[in-house]
Amino acid sequence: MKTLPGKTVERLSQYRRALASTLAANRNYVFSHELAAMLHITAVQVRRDLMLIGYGSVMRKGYDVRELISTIGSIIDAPSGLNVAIIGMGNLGRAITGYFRGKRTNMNVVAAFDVDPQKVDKVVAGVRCYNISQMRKLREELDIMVAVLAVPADQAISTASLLVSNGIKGIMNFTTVPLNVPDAIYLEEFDMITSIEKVAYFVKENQQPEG
Amino acid sequence: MKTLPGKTVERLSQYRRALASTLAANRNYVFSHELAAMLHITAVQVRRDLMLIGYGSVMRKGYDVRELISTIGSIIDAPSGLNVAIIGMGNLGRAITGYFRGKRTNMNVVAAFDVDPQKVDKVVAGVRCYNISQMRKLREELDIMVAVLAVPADQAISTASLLVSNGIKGIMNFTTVPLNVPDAIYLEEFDMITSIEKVAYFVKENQQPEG
DNA sequence: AAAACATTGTTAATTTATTAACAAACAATA
DNA sequence: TATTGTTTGTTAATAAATTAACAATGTTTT
Repeated sequence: MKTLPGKTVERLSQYRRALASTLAANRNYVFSHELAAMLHITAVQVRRDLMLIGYGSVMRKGYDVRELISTIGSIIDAPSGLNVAIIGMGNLGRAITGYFRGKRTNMNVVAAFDVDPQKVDKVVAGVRCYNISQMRKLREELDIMVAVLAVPADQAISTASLLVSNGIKGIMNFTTVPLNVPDAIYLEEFDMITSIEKVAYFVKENQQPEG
Repeated sequence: MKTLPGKTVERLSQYRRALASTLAANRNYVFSHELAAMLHITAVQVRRDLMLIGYGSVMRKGYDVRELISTIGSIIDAPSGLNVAIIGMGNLGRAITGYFRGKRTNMNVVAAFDVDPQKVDKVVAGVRCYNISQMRKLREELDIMVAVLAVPADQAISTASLLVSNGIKGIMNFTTVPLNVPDAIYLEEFDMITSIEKVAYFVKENQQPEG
């Protein structure tokens, strides 16, 4: 299958979670407009996304929830699960680690890393924290593919290059520092300050309409 | 001025921060390609964004850093600053609060809220935590416009409607629950699990090229 | 069983975002 | 002072994402 648009991948992840709650509510079928309502998007968008993954509904009375969950899994999940490490066990690192707990995903948080001896060897939400100096060894041993970067801004760049040189394949960057990585490494960035400033801007614009 | 595209607003926020560090490095002018390099985007993108905010460089030897910082401010900032509250003082709430410390932004985190008596009245990174029951009173008193929602998933919807009914104008939603708010309220959502799953997907795709 | 309705899958149209192309405005150099 | 080189601002082209339109398929109602 051709690689999907990023936006579609994001929505597939969200469809799957919405479908899980649908199932928990004892519904076995959903219509595109119901799924759309749960995510507050349009039904066309849903149908288009499902078209892209080639999912054909068997009946005309909605999608089979279980089947769709598993189809989405077969598209977006790595066949044998995918191991993730959290880099930086400050508040953000711990928050992210906690998010995974209980969530049914194909990803496993197998390790956390920090430089602070106070944090090393502690276990948070079932995840053990190692000294960052053990990265190389553990990256390989635990087959860690993706790193979630949650270190202080001034350590972002050096830590990122450590990740790269140790064979990480994808980085989710939560620092406010834009990173530069080789093309072969997939990089996704999220900047909290920027996104809150964006909210502030549009609030301001709404307040002074046509101002 | 016409309302800017969301993507442009995001970049303006990042230009400003990059410019601040440029200034700290004693550079008074920057070229579009330099600014672009800092954010790892193209120079055309930079020039286009600046065109949209109507910023004309005085000289042909780059943009005046100070002037550009203040121009960006005049566009994206609210004239008299904008007050923000963090809702939910768990790990994520504390992380976000910490992010603001020291950052030069036009936004002030003026309060945090939680239901946990253990957290109420504590001060984190200079921000005091109040009981959520005081929302109505403090929302008004402190003129809080934007809320950053960082509560557990099962409290997301009820807390959001509390925010709405108390007069909040913008919400940055960090829970994994899609929210439904009136049109007049600006809503931005960020789902950590989804974005990490996205990284995982593209890593997988890169691993098995044309697979 | 015919008519009316609901839902899907897909193509086409539209909108939004990015990238390319290039004339104009200097500055530096010969 | 002419020539060469840089950088900008903007228009045009391309690409990506969303939305609209609608035929096809089946279900429900009369």
